[in-house]
Amino acid sequence: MALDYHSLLNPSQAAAVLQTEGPCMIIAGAGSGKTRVLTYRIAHLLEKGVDPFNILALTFTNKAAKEMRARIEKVVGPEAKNVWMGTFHSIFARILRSEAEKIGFPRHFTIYDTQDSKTLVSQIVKELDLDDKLYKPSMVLGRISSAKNKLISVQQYLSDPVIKQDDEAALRPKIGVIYQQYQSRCFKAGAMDFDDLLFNTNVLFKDHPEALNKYQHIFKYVMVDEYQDTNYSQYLITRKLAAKDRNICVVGDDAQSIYAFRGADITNILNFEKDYPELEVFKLEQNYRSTKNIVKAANSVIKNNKAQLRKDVFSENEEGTLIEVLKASSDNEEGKLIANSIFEDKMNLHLSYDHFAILYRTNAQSRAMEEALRKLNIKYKIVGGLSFYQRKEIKDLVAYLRLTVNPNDEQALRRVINYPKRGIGDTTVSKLITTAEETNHTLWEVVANAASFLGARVSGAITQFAEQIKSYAVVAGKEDAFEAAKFIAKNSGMIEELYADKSIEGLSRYENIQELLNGIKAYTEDPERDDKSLASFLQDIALVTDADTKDAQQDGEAVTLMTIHSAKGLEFRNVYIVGMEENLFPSQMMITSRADLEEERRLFYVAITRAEKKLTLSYATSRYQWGNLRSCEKSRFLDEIDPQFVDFKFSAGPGSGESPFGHVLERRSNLIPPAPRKTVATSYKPSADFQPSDTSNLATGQRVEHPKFGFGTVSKLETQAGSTKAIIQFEEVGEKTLLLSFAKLRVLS
DNA sequence: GATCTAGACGTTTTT
DNA sequence: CGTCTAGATC
Repeated sequence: MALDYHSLLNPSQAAAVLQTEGPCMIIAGAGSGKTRVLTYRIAHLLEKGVDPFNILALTFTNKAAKEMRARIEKVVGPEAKNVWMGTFHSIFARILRSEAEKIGFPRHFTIYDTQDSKTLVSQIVKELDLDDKLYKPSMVLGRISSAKNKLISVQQYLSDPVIKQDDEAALRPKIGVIYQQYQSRCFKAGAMDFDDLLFNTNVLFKDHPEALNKYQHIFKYVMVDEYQDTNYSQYLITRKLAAKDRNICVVGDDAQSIYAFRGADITNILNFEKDYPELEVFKLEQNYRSTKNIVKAANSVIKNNKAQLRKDVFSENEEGTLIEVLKASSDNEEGKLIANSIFEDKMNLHLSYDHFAILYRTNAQSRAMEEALRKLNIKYKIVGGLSFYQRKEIKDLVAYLRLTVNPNDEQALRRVINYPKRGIGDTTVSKLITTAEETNHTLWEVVANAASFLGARVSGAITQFAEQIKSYAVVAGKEDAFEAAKFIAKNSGMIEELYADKSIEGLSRYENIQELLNGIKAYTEDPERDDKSLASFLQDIALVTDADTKDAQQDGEAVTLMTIHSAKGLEFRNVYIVGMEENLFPSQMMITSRADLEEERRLFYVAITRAEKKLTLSYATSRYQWGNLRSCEKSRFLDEIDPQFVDFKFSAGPGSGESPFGHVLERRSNLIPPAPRKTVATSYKPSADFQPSDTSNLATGQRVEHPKFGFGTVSKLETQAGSTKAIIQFEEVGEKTLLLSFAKLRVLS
């Protein structure tokens, strides 16, 4: 059965799908069906007889990969399972796993998460006797990370005069030394951080041409989603992989590039055109997701960015309602307004809570929203934030598991060497570390042979600990992940320790351990999984984020709460963007440079274009920050939306909520164009506080006020071709027929 | 070596 | 406001 792409897709989509050979770039506007195109493109390749094992599709999140795989499976069947699909990190972690020995790593290398990396940095800072006020882990790590993303090795870092100068100017001349120490410690521990996964893939491909050749041969067709968010390291990997067959297809939207802070580089798109002059470019400009209003409003915002590719996104959908703007007096009131609005819309329009999403700039903003939603008994789910795997008890057990698989894992070892308590205190651990450094052994080697390094008094406990871990490795070698984890949880004493704690938090910790074990059980019971080992499980969870796991446990309909970053690629019927305030959105740290502000604006663009039918923006005039109240100003972004698409509404202000004078707030003169001069003479003068109302529910008989015609009564409403006309009898100028979508009317009754 | 408490510090965003 | 760390005390 051949698929008829021309009936399934619009002409530009179909063209992009059918162009399978050679390099191609798809510039896809928001909501233009790019996932659809990628899906059918892969389906088409399979249909043409390409082996699924020869297709590599790189996505930005595990979730996107999972979704795409499911969609392809629907079209082409189970063959889809064999397509290489995943994030850069997960795909290349898998490849590094099988090639690890070539670059000197153990096959079961550990993947350090951000927390591990930070801890390691602060340990190094301490050991080097540097000022920890000056060398803050997050700052140092950021510097190291951006170096790695640009493929700057330790040696290059140390010898580059410009970098040296930069660091010295910033009064942090030792960053290079920390970087060096950090890498050597990771290497000794058999560990890689997120950036290393990509960096080392590049090393592998550079130093082992036969390995590169092998993967060039496997990946005959390479596809990259969200190309605007790739960094140099990722760019180079894809370039190398595609060098042989040149069948590379990238999909992206420069207007949605929001990860520059992580090293993403828009110039990758420009580089792409240079690398492949024979390139075919397709533009997808029709938005199928949102109403005309929303698309036009989004365009009016992004227009303010200087750096962008020419693109004209349009919608053929209905006009839709105006964007609502709500003003609240505090973050808590903002929550109330949003919760009420959701409740009303759900009831009036018979919607499901699944249709709603609340988006914010920072995770900390979720709290006020949660409280308000709870008060109205509205179910919600939070994506992101503190992940399950970041909880202390989970990290503890995972550390045992990691240590079992890779005993050199220094961070895991330090985490559990004295948990539960076994009398190995800080001083002993410090002694172990210095011994390891001095004798040039790994920490584990010293621990495993404690008797030959330390006195009998402390070495007893340490040796016992080492024996314990060794026995776990034996179990893990024989049993599957679940049996091994269960054994370790019990034998380590963790279960006992947590069970003994009868406090509420203690109980929840105990339950979390149970949940983790259940998760491992589900993992091993998956019939499609062939590697059920502990090592394989650990590899999986290292790169799984909360956004991916939360999705699985969908129990009942709920409002979604998340950061705008995690909302990328998703869509909802009704979207609320909260916290539209200066210094929050745009963020305080992004308003100093033009490039940063433009990224922030793209982020706003992404947020707006998540909405299908209705978009609501809100801001508060005061907000709690670190426990005390701060006053806030509304965001400059609100003024950037073309006012013809916006409807400003106001809350009653700090009082209780229904003072009729609450509307007496500043008039936004820049938003309401001055009435044209040429008009009918009236004695009517619009009041200074005139604000147009939402007229979507206007009924006949209602009294209204018009800024030009004065007061009047609605005598008739006519709806045709999607637009509503109102015939209004004005007191001074008589009957007028007005189009509701343009008329600025205030409903009085 | 273990436990408690005061104080510092932090909020961008994520693989 | 909440979390994490350092230092004091037992």
